[in-house]
This record gives sequence, C-alpha cells and structure tokens, in this order.
Amino acid sequence: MLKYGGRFENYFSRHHVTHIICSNLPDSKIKNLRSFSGGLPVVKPTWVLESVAANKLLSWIPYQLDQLASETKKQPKLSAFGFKSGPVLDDLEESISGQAVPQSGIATLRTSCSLEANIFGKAECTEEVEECHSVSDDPFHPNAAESADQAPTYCMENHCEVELDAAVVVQSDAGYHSHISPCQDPKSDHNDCLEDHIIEESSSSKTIRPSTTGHSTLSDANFVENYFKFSRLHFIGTWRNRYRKRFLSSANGFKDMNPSRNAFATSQKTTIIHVDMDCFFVSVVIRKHSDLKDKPVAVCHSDNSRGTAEISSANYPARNHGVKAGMFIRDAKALCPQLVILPYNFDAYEEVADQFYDILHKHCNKVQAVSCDEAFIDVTDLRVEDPELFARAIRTEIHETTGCTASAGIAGSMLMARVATRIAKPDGLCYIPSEKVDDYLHELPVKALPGIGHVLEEKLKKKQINTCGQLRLISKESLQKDFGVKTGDMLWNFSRGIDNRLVGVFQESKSIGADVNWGVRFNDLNDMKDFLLKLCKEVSLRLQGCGLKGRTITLKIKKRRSDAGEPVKYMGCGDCENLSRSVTLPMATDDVDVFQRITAQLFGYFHIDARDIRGAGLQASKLESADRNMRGHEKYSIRSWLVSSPARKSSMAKGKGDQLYSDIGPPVQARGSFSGGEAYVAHRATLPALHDLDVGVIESLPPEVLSEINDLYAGELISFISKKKEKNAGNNVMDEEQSLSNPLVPPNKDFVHNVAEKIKSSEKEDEQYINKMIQGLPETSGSVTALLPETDSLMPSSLSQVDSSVLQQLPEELLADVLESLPAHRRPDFMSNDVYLDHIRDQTGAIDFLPSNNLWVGNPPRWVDNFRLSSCQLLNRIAVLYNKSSPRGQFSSVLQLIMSEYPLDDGGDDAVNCLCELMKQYIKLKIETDVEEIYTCSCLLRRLTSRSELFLQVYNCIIPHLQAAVGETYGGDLNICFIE
DNA sequence: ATCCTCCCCTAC
DNA sequence: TAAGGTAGGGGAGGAT
Repeated sequence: MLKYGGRFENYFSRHHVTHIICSNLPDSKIKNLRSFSGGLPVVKPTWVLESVAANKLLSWIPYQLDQLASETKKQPKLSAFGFKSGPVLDDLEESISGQAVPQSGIATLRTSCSLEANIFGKAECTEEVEECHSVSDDPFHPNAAESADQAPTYCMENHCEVELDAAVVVQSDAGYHSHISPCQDPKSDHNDCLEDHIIEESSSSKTIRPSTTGHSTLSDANFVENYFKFSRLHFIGTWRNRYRKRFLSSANGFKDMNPSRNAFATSQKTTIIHVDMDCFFVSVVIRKHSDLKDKPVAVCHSDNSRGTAEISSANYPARNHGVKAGMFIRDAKALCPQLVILPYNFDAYEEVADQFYDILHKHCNKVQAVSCDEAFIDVTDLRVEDPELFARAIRTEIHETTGCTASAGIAGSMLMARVATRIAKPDGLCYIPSEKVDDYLHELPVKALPGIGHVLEEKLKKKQINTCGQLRLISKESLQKDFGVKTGDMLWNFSRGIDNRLVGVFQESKSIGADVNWGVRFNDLNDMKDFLLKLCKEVSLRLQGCGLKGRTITLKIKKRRSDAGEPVKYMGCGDCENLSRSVTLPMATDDVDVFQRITAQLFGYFHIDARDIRGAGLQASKLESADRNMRGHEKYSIRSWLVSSPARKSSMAKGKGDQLYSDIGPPVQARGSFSGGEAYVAHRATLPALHDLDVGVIESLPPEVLSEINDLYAGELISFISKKKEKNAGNNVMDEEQSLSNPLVPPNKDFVHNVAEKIKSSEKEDEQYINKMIQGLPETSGSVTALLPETDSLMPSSLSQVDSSVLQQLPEELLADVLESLPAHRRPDFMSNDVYLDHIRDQTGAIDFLPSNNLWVGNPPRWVDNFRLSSCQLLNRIAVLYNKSSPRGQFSSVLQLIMSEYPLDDGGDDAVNCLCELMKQYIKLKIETDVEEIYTCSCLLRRLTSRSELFLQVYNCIIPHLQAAVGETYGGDLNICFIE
C-alpha cells in the first residue's frame, strides 16, 4: 500500500469510498490506511478471501490501461453517441479525463461490493472496526504471523509434555490435571495418596481455571487446540503418524536377522506372532506402582463419580467387577465403588510404545504396527526353531523394559495369530498350529473376528449366526448377497481361518483429517466460521507435517436430530445425522486459505442452523506428496501451454489471431515453473517457430510472462521482436504519435501498435477491416467487437461476441438494429437466447431466464479432472450444465475451479457473455438469501482478472451490476474498495 | 464397466 | 461436568 503513496487520498475521495474492506494487511498497515483515507472505517473480517498477490495483479494493469487509453482515444465523448448513463460509461468517461487514471493501476483495484450491510449491519460502522481488531487478535487468523509456531497436538514430535506444561504455566490454566499426574512422581506410592492427589487436582483445577476456557466451542476460544491435547482418541488416531516418522523414516533400530534365508521363504510355512500389550493405558500408568496392580484401576479424564466421563481402559481386577472401556464413570463406580481412577499420561504411553517397538524391531525386520500397543511380526524368515520360545523371550523383554505385560498369539496367519492373542490374554501366550484352526474357530463368537463389529454381529444374530461354526454353514454367494461382495468374501474366508494378508506391507496415507465431535456448540454462524477456520488450520498443518497435499476436501457435519434432546453425555454430540460433502480440486493443496474457502462453500450446501451443529470434521484425500505436486505443476507451465495445445498456439500465431487480446496466456501460477537449461534443450524443438508467433500478441503479454517465454526461446524472442519492430517502424508512425500523446500508454504495450502489427501480418480482408475501423467505425459496438476481424461486415458475427453490458447501454433503437441484423444461424446455442431474452425481458418483463432456481455447480464433472479445457470450453460446459440445472451447488465453486487450475487463455466473447449472464442471474437469485456467496463469487472473479482478459471483461461487466443489486436489496449505496 | 460421492462400519 | 479421533474399506446409487 505504501508503494502507492499519496495517490490513495485522491482515490478515496474521488470514489466516494465509505468503507474499506481489507483482507490481508497487518494491523500497522491498516493504521496507515485509515490515516490515508481520512479515518474511514476499516473492516477486516475473517471471511474475506485472501487477495491475489499484488505483483500478479499489477502485472496486468499496464495491459488494461492500454486498452482503456486506446478506446478512449477513439471514443472521446461517449455520451454524444447516445449511450445510456451507467457504470460502463462512467468508467470510460473517467478514464478519458486522463489524470484520473493513475498509472499505478489503482483503477483496476477499484471495485464495489457492500456486504457489511448484511454481515455486520451497516449502521454500526464503529463496531465494525472493533470487530476488526478482535479478529486480528485471533492466533489462527491468517494475519497472525506467529500462529504457525503455535501448532498444537502430538503430530509434531515428542514434545508434548514440555509444551503442555509450558502452557499450564504461561496461561495459568490448571485445567490440564491429567498431565500433572501423580504417577510421574515416584514418591507417591500409596493408593490413597494417589486418589487424594487426583481429587485435589481435579478440584483445584475447577477453582483456578480462568473463565475464558471451558468445555465447549462456546466458552473456550482455543477449544480445538486444547481438545486435541486432551483427547485419548486423538492420541490413538495420530499415533501411527508419529510411529512412521520415528521408525520407518530411517533404518534406525532395524535389524535383519537372517537376510540370506529370504530365498527359502516361499517354501517355508508362514509364522506370524501377534503381540498386544495388556490394558495398555492402565498398565502404563501404574507400571511403577506394584501395589496397584491387584486393585481395580481405570483410566479416565474425570474422577467425578456422578459424571459421564468415559472409562478408557480398565485393568483386569476392574474388569472382574464388570468395568469396561467405554463405560461412564458413574456406571463403573456403581459397579465397583473402590475403583481407582487415574488420569491419562500420554507421554508415558508414547514412551512405552517406543520401547515396545524398539524391542520388536530389534528382533524382527517384518513388523506391522497396528497401534501403539499392538503389532504383528512375521518371523517366517527368521526360521526360529521354536516360535513359542521366541515369543516368550519377546514378552519377557517387553515386561522387563516397560514394566507392562504383553500377550502374544502365534499362528500361520494374521487372523489366527490375533485369535490366539485373544485366547492368551491376559499376560499369556497361545499358539494355534494350522491343524488346530478349526477347533479354535468352531465355537468362536463371530464378533471375535476382525472386521465384525456390533452392526455386523447384530445382522448375523438375526440370521441365527453366533459362532464361526454357524457362519461356515452359509454359502459364499449368500453371504455376498446379504453383505456385499467383499464383506461376504471376508466372512466366508475368516470363518474358515483363511487370511492371505501379509505382514508389514507399508501403506501410504490415503487421507488426513481432523474431527471434533465433542463440546461443539454454536450460537450463530460466525461461531461456526471461526471453528471451521481452526479445523482448516489444523488439517493444513497436519498435511504439511506429512509433506502432503490433498485434492479432495471433505467436510463432515454432525447435525442434531430434530427429535434428540441434550445428549446423555456431557457436551457429547448425542444422536446426530451425519452429513458430508466433498469437492475435488484438480490441484492438490495444503493451503489453509484454500481450505477455508472450500470449507465455507461446502458448509453452505448444508443449509443448517448453527445451533444444531454437534460436530464437524475436515478431511483431505487424494493425497499427493508436496514434492510430486510441484512437479505436477509443470503440467500447467507456459512451456506445456506453448507446446501442447495447437488450438491455443494458433491464436498466438500470426495470421490466425481471431482476437488480438484474447490469448492472454496461461495462469500466472505457472511462472517460474521451469527455467533450467535442460528443460530448454529438451523442449525447444517442440516450441512454435519464432516467425510463427504474432508479435502483437506476444508483446501484449504481461512482462513476466513475456520474460518466461523469452527464456523458452533462449532470449531470442526479445531480439526477434525488436528486429520486427524496426522493420515495421516506417509503417507505424501513427502508433508512435498516439503513444507519445498519451502518457498512460506504456510504449511497449501500445494497442494501436498491435493493430498495426496486425495489419502487417494479416491477410487482405483483415487489412480491409482495419482500414474501415480506422476510417470511422461506429463506436457503438464497443471495445470487444472493435477487435474482431470481420471480413464482410462491420457487425459482430454473433451477439456472443458483444460485451453485453455495453450492449445494454446502447440507445434502444440501435440495440434493436443490432439484434435484428444478426444472422440467427450464427448465434451460439446457449448464448444468443440469453441476450435475446435480456432484450425481450426489457420489453415484456415476462420471460424468466432461469429454468429453475437451482444452479448447477457442486463437484466438477469428470471432464474437469481429465482435461485441460480452454476457459471458453469450460464456460460453455458450465452454461450447458447450468441450464440442465441439477439441484445443488454454488457458483463460487465453479469460479474456484476455474481459478485454481484452468489455463485462462482463449476465453473468447462467448465465454465472457456466458459468464456475465450466469453471474447476473446468479446475483439476482442469491442476493437476498446468500449475499456472502455472491461476495465470494465477486472476490474470486476479481482474482481472476489478474489472470485473464476474459475475466477482466466479466468483472467489469458484473461489478456495476452487483453494486446495483446490493443497493437495491439492502438500500445502501456504499462504495467499498478492496485493497491488496 | 468403471468411477465418484456420500454414506456406514470397523479398528485401535 | 469432560475432552465421542483417525483412517481405511466397502456398499449403494448415480454419473460418465
């Protein structure tokens, strides 16, 4: 902002700016902005999309100025030609006045969108500013630079305790009683003492806890962060990632006992050992307190015997009283009043799990981790003489090292090894030789088979199937019919002890996500928005922690069932409907802002009352490594754009250019994607020959794009252009004059120069056309049609080539002329009707453009994934699909798609008009019900202007329309500018 | 036929 | 009060 200096002052007054919405400025700059603007209210809401990088935007500005200046030269007094007053006219008139258009290109930043009317209530300007400050205090806010350092959770490494303890000290938040565990204090030896201690901690935490923290999203600003710290399920769920980092990223601790015998493996009978620690969470916590081992102990967050805290793990003495994992503490205490409740000690779990796996890896190179306390090892290759002896040795070592017991099962398959462990528990060993599989399985309850949970168990029960023996009586076909092909197959195999899975097959992550389904309560949608942002942040961090990016983003919402009351479980989610929506992007991302946008969009699909939300989760799937993603990016590079698509190249090649400005180029995101000499050598041969390029088009590209293309041609492009210009200098006197006389026109981006180039390199009819144009073309057709090469008519070949906003401002008679003179057969299928309808609607006021109130969008159809369509094709498709009108979705998702992946090159006027019409109708449709969606659209659209002339046109057409609609609907005439 | 999304189920 | 996460697999049904 400071770059533009004092010009801003003029800018604010000239445009009657009343509010400033800014998305991406630090507070210090906001202060400056306020003073520049003479104290205008600055709104910095969290929902504002992050704006396009200033350098990208600015790269297009000279280009736009070019066009403006050229047009205004030819049409100095637009009103004289009967143009109706309107934004287009205003824009043009303003630029004619010369000095009003700053060279810095601020004009292109000007835009209008006044949504505070809806979001904040427009009367409370001062409060908006306050809101702005409170938002910026949020550590999760994108503007809070330090937020990345405050990453919570275990995913980071093993610093958990340090971080948490620090948090306790710094925040004076004594709520984390479970980490002030008495078990960490070797002096606390007595049971009574332990209990006292815990009770004391619990009660003290109650009194000390600041009022700002709490048990729900309503009362704790850092709820998500804290929640994961304290969640046992989160610990379990994320453990595998930590394990991978520790044990699979290096050969550390691995030992191949007998590599030379691998060759015999095939002839060897497989031997698998399943090792499982006994009641892990309890054992670890009491491992140094032998006096507790015979007493009933359970691990739980709370010792409040009236409460609904869940027992996570109970030792065998407790189980003997009927205490089970998952039970509410009040029920457990009812069954066993003397039950000792101990808090979690996640760090201890981590430590013991490491010891456990150190031991396994030390003895065997084929280890498959199931969880922190359970693993399979394949000892076939070790050719141990006595697997039982081997397993016993491991169990002993585990016990000696960790102070906790482990049970083990030995069998010929993972399935049977697991069944064996189940029999062996607690603290035992069981070997099931293959000939005894049937004996063990016959009476085994089906629920004991892996993959059969309570639902499947119930279904089987209904069919009188309780044991594996009974299950075997059912034919495979019947099982597959009732439970599906794979599940039926699994049931059939497992009931016979058949399991062909292999130990140690490393699996890549397929998805990464974060869910919170406890303590989730919202008063309104702003609460939800905040919460979703935190989820986005969390998922983004987790992805980055794994070096992955995701293409599919899924939002899950738990919605209270209408008949469900407050859940039995304190702050639980209760009986909920589970909803989920996903979007697949063509480019994988780990960008929190992208997540935020998409998430907001997905959330919009649910149309849900914030007060009914009981939980939410965000997941990224279709994962790609961040590195691979970079390489994939090259697909969208300028090089590939140049070499891969004849259709695109053709419009840049001379003699074929339909539109001088149409082929603006590939997405700016492709910049810098390749510059190495090798790439040049490899691809130079496939580039179009220099003399095939249309110099005018090349020259009109933004400098950095031009520079990149120049690199492609090893620097020959620039000199080629210079030579070409010298050669043509004599014929371009007029250009020079115009260029000099208009200080706004950068010399190397002169529109008329391009036209002259066009003349030089075009066929005869083009020359004829341009001559006509210079002689005094009717200005009525506007800028776009003026650029069209018409060989036999001054009229555009179809209305699709006309900027409809210009068209609408034509004097009525002229419009009628235009419409009538069009050859009907040249109208594009989907567009001509739209424009006609606009015209007719003006006269009759009757025809509804929209087939229904539903606009297609939602997930992209498959062609989006598979092809790189030109934006023109894309928009055609959008229009077609739009008219088909499948009932769901928001337009912003289409724009999002366009922005994130499409090479915005050959839009063409069809695309412009199509999108303009779509947008107008969409605005009309949504302005009252979902103004934020409209806002999102306009923001996306605006970002696209920096990438494509096509969207610049659409944007210029739409914004006045939007402004009018906002004014009409909300009665305001706010003029708000977006500042990068 | 094959893929996709939106669920549900399962395991720890 | 209490911290009901995470991830893979599969099925139904629809789109291509």
